[in-house]
Amino acid sequence: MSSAERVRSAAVKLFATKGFHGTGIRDLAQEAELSSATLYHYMGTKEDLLVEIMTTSLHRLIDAVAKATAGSDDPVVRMRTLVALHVLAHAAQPGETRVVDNEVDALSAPARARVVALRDEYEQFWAKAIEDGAAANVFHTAQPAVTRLALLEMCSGVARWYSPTGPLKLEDLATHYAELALRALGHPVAVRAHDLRQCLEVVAQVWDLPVQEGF
Amino acid sequence: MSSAERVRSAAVKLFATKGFHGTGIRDLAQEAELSSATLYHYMGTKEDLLVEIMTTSLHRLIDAVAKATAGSDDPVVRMRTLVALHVLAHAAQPGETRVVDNEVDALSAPARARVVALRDEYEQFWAKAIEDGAAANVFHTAQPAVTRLALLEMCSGVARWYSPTGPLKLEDLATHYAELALRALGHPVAVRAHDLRQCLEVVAQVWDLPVQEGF
Amino acid sequence: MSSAERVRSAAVKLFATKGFHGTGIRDLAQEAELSSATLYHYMGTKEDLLVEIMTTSLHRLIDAVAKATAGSDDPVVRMRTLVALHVLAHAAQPGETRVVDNEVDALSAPARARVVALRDEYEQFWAKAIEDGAAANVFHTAQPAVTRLALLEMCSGVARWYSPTGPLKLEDLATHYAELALRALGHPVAVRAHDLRQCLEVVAQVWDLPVQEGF
Amino acid sequence: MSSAERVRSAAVKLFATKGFHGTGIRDLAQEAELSSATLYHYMGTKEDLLVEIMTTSLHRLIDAVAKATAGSDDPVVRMRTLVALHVLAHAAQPGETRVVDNEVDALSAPARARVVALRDEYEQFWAKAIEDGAAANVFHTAQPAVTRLALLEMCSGVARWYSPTGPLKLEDLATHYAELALRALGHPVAVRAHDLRQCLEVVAQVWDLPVQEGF
DNA sequence: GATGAATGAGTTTTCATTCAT
DNA sequence: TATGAATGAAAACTCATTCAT
Repeated sequence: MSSAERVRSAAVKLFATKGFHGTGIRDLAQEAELSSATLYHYMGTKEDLLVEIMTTSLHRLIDAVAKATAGSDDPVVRMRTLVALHVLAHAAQPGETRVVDNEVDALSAPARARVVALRDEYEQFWAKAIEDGAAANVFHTAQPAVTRLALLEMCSGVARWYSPTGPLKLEDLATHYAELALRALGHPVAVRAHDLRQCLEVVAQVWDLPVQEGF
Repeated sequence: MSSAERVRSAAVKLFATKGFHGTGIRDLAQEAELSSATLYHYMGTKEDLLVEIMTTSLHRLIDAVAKATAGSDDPVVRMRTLVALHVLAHAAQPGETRVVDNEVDALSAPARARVVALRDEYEQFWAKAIEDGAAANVFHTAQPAVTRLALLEMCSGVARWYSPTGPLKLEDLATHYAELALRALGHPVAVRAHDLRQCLEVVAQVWDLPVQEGF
Repeated sequence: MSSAERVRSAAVKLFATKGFHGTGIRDLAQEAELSSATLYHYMGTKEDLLVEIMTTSLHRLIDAVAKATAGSDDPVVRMRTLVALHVLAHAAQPGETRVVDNEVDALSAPARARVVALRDEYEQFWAKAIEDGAAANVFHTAQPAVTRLALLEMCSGVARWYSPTGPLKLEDLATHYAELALRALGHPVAVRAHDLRQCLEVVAQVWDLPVQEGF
Repeated sequence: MSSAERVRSAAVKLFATKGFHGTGIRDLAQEAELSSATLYHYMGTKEDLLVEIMTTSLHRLIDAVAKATAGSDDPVVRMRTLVALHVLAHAAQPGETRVVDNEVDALSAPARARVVALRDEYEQFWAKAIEDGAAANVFHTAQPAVTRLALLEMCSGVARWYSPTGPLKLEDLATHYAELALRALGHPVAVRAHDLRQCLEVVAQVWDLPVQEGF
């Protein structure tokens, strides 16, 4: 792993576990096994590093859902895909996703605006799927916006506790959450692991992970 | 409001919005309209303040669910109650609850152990209700533990966005989430605001809020 | 013990063991079992308290040696008496004497000048006795001033380690030191406890201690 | 002089004159002509600095007496050497030695234990010499332990007042104290400067001082 | 690329002291 | 006599960052 990569992954790890404000430059240097002065060869300011992590993570999420939902008109299929991708991303990349989800407040106003715009762009995929499903009478929810937020939070939580070394396989995790979401949307159908195969592939591709069950 | 109260509410507000590490003693002093030295009349260390906020908040949650579920054997009713109380608490006290949910990592090891123990005690009410419902065949979930975590995260998210001045009334919010949760548990029944009246009362009592629709 | 006395004895104890700068107002308050605000009823500033302790201690020493050596022309007797008194005072009042010996540097310039003047006044008794003994050819020392300092330091050290509950009785301690001093001055004569009886009485009187072997 | 050396010598000077608690970080920075932040490049905490000063000083004393007394069986010669070395060290390095002698109470418990152990190791040389002399009937003292403490204090006092620019030469100082000590031990023999030549050399070597009369 | 040295501004916390009650 | 409340100044120490090498 190059020094640049070490810096980035140290930042992801520490920002995720200790928070942006809880992580010092010296912590980063120690984790990356570099001097703190050397850090500045690979990053701008500490905030630049945070922004970079957040934007690449969000861009990847957006890429992934764009790819995986392209060409699908069925809101149920799209919803299933969105949930699966979100959960897989949070389970496979808990560091980056926790940073995105928890450290928005640490950003300065202009950087925050850019990040929030990306997050909104991403959430639009969810909003659209829910709306379409409601219009098609396959989803039943009195408060589509509230439901969207509820489901997003539900899925994001995975990054807080999922362990790839635990008994639960990634595909079963994704399957389970997809089912929870569809049930909550009033469309209680069984989801099979097979339905989510494409999602695993997209995640592997976008995040450059080895294609295997547990990444 | 006394100085001691001002310190506490300043801490809740700032820890919730800027995070523990993102909040300086000077920020607290300014928000509480006291000198930073005076702050130390009313608190021990900054961490003591955080611990106090977390433990009282968790004790209240535990009190509330203990009160509201006492004497109810029906897992569906208990689950409905747990969800409603959780959502109401997070909507009515977004500051305290966000601090509890997000700042556990900021605690030193011994304090964290105590807080986590309280949180586990609280989550046991959820675990029990889900187990009982599954045993009684009214809930259907292949992964009860995962489902519990998913639902808890879903409900906690409310503290991030709910606004009491928005169009959504507290009782409708609680109703909606209760329905989402019961659906996700495979028990899709309608929930009426009337069913949750007691929850509103318990919340008002435990958090010492004015008894009215929007607190 | 009155509050005023508690303040003073707390200060003596803490200044002696932790030093003036190492002792905080709150430490004093705790030791005296008073609030820190109440302390200020009984003292001026912290430095005033230190000055008071030092000056009363030095005045007592001066009183004691003036009393005990009055009317004695024999330099050997006077020296024996000075050593015994110094050692007894340091053994019986280790707190006050350690403060006098160690905290002079903590005083502001004007206060230091006053304290040093008192100390010099006291040391004059020693200087005079040594000079007289040298003139009378009973003491033999090439460097009277150096010898005076050496003997003073030797005797002051008692306050650092003597314990009244240990095996060594006060009168034996004084006897031993008197002999060491006379030997060092080239006048090696035996000193008997009986010779120092008056010293014990003077010390008991000046420091208001119960007249008994161990005070 | 390097920055690191400037920090150390500033600390020795200020800890010796104002005490550990009486010396602030800003005082050290000013004396060392560095910013207070830069200080922390060269030291750990303020206490680490104190510990380092004390331990190196004690190690040097131990080295010096080990070297100078090696191969000497005569208790009188050893005692003479111990006194001379102690006095020379305190006269030539009054800063370090005063810190060792006066600031032990400023240490935290674990650091204090280590320092006291070193001091005890050093004092064993004195204890042994006195015991051996008493056994050989060349020293006469009823209380060997008390005598040891008395002589140590007597010699340490030199650091409080000796000035290398004054009229008293180092070798005369050492000679005088050696004589005082031997007299106090009941072995009143003349000591000649020539007897202590080796001591001056050892001190010059161990403390890395220029070999000349006044260092 | 990499780093030791350096620092101004910042951190949390404690200081001695005052004062209204 | 006694104290809780209050504070400006200072304490020790860390911060993110720069720069000469």
